Amino acid sequence: MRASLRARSIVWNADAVTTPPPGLRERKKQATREALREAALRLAVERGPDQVRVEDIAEAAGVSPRTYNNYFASREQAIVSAVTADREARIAAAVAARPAGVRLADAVTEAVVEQYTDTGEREHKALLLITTGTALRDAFLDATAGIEPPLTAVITERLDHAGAHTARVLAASVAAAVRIALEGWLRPAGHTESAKSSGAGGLVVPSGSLPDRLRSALAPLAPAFDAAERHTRP
Amino acid sequence: MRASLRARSIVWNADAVTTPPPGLRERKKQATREALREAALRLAVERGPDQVRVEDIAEAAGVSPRTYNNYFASREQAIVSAVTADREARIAAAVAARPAGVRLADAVTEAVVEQYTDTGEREHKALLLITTGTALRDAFLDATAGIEPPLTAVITERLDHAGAHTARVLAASVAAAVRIALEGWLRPAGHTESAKSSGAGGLVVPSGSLPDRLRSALAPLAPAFDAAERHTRP
DNA sequence: CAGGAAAAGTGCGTGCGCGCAAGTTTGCGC
DNA sequence: GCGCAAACTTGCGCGCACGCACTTTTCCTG
Repeated sequence: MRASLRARSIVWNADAVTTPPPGLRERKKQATREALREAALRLAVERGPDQVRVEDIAEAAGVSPRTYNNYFASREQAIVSAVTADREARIAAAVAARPAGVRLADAVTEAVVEQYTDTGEREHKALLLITTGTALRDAFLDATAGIEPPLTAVITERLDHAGAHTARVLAASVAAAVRIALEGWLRPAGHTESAKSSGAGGLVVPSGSLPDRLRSALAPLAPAFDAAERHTRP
Repeated sequence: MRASLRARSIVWNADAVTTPPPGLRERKKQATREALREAALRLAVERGPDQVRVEDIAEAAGVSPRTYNNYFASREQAIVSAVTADREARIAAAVAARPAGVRLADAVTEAVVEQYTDTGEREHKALLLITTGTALRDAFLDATAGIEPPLTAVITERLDHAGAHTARVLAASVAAAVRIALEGWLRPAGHTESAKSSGAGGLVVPSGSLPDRLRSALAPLAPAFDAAERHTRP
């Protein structure tokens, strides 16, 4: 089983004017976090992912091993966070960027697809690394849960702060759908295990592209979004 | 060796669909699992939850510590599973039990509420234990993800095996919604941390009953269910 | 600007998750 | 029955997550 652990990262208010006081303290903290991220990813790429101990990461980042896991609960989380770090905020920002006239469902879908399709040079290399191992893959999938809080924020805003808990549920559903899409995407081969009691026809799409998978995973949720925004704006 | 067990003497065949052959091997496995579950819960109730080591649980169940975590990945998981063990299957069964005519959304909602409301004598006592600690609470919340596979199965069936992946997304969304409901339910006090960027009025319902929370968390998903079954049966 | 409180970093010890390589049991075909 | 292959268990060992107590840094306030 996968143990999901809640790592709380500070999400800055994206639409606010500017960060009032940067705070020297917070600066160093983020610097350390970034140093750990980069060190973890770099070492994982250089040697195998399994040939990296926390001690190595901590040393490369210039902190003690104990400090390391004040930031990350697991080795995998550190490596993965290097590639999923800001996706959360970027998705939320992308949703907020859409004009207020468009369907919420479309805004969210496009924002998600956009952020997962835009593979930066380094990200693509990292994804190759992640795909190789089970541990890293699970960590990567668990990381998708991180989009829930910022998504909740923007959706709540679009819904005029009316159905606050509705926004929460919708955001969580989106996170779940994205997770499913990614799950299916990075296991084209093997794994007949998932048959379970799904019944007869395993008629699943062989292996669509990631954007296609994301869209078709989010599509079933569209009616829920429509109903939600219809409810707030009759 | 030659046990006098005829395959037909099994009384507690709970599975709705297929029960191929019970298999003596699988029997002992489930027996061990159950022994570990019960031992974990009992010890956790007797002493504090933090005063129980895996070694104790394993000893109480009559296996080695190493065997213990061939079954459970964490101490908390073992304890929690004693109370969430069959809920998954029970929810799926409850959905399947509803007449085929009713709205899928209603069937699912009622099934979920029913299974979480029906507090067995022992369950209620266990929940008190779980509420006390953060670790157990998280494990309990994580366990809600377990309802996804069986829910996927029944929903797929109701949808005439058409939108297989739609069923998957809906099931995952339900799991997420249930999780949210439980989350809010077991933290009526404290935790001002969740303020985040939710904006102005924190106008949330003070602390509704669990059934109410479940219903209102599942409500936003109803349109998605309606659309799904409308799509398969025009 | 001084002093003290809050927060971040660090050393240390304990229990745990899990891979590995035996040993033991279960199941099945001859 | 016989024996083989697969599945399950177990001892061993390594690294890691994390609580606790303590030092160092940062921030606030009189």
